[in-house]
Amino acid sequence: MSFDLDGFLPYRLAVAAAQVSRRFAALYEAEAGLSIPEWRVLAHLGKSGPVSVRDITQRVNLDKSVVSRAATRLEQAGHLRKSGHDSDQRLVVLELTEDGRALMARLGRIADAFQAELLAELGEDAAPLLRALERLDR
Amino acid sequence: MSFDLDGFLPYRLAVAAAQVSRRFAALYEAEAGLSIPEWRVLAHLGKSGPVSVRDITQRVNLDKSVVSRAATRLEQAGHLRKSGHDSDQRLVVLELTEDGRALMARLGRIADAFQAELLAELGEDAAPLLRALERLDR
DNA sequence: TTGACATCGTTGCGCCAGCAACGGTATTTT
DNA sequence: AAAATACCGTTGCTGGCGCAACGATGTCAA
Repeated sequence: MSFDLDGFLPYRLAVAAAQVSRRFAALYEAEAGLSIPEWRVLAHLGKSGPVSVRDITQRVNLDKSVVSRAATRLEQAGHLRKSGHDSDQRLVVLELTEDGRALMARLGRIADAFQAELLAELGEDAAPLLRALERLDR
Repeated sequence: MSFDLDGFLPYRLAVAAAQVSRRFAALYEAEAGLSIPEWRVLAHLGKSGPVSVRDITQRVNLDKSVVSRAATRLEQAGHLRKSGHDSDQRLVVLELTEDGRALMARLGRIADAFQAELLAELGEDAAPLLRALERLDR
C-alpha cells in the first residue's frame, strides 16, 4: 500500500494552519493593515509590557531579523517606542505607545471573537486539540 | 483582562505546524534535496497516478504557479514526466517516472516512520487532533 | 587588564511564495 | 459560426522570509 498524504499529520497541520491564518489575517489586515509578524509582536507586547527584541524573538517564534523589521514598521506607524536598556546597552527595549495600546485593545476583541468562532466549530475536539498542539512544540 | 496570545488557536496552530514541518523537511531534504512543494507534488502523484497540474493545485493546497515550478524542477531531476492531455489540450498531465516511483517509495517509508513518531508523542490526543484539523479546513 | 569569546540587533543578500498578466485552448451564448 | 467568456498552465514581478555577516557591547579567563 502506498503512502497517504491526506492522513499525514505534518501536511494536515500545515494546511489547517494556513487556512486559519488566512482567515484571521484578513481580519487584522482590514482593521490595521498589519502583517503576521507585526500582529504577533504587538500581541506579545500587549501582554508583557516593555521587553527586548530578543525576548519577543523567542516567545513568538520568529527570526530576529523579522522581529527587528516588524518593530521598525510598528515604530514608524506610531504603535510602539524603542529605547535603550539601562544596564545592557546591547538591548533594545520595545514598549507600546498609547496608540499601540488602543489598537491592541481593538484587535484583542476581534481575536477573542474569532477564537470563539473557532471553538464553536471545533466543539468537543477543541480541548484535546490544544493539548495536542502543546505536546507538538514541546 | 488583556488578550492572551499563548492560548490563541491560530497562533498555536501556526507554531506547531512550522515546528513539525521543519522537523520533517529536514528528513526529505537530506534524502533527496526536496522543497516542501516538491514533496507534496511527488506524494500526491505517488497516490493518484497521472493527473493534471490543476488537480494537484486543488488537492495539495498550493498556488498553481508553485505547482508549475515544482513540477518543472521535478521533471529536470528526472522524477516525473509531463505530457499533453488527449481531449483537452490545455491540460498538462504529470506522471511519475520509474525513478520518481522509487524515490517516493523511500520517502513513503520515511514519512510513515515520522508519522509513527508523532503519533507516539501525541498518544490519546492523536485521533481528536486529526478530527479537529479536518473540521478546520472544511 | 587585556585579549578571546559570547550576545544583541541591524542589514545585505538569495530565494521562493503569491499575485497578476498573458498566450493558448475550450465552452457558452447569441 | 462568430464572439464573448471561462479555464489552464507558464512567466514576470514584488515583497518578505531566513540565513549569515557585521558592528557594537558585554562577559569571562588568564
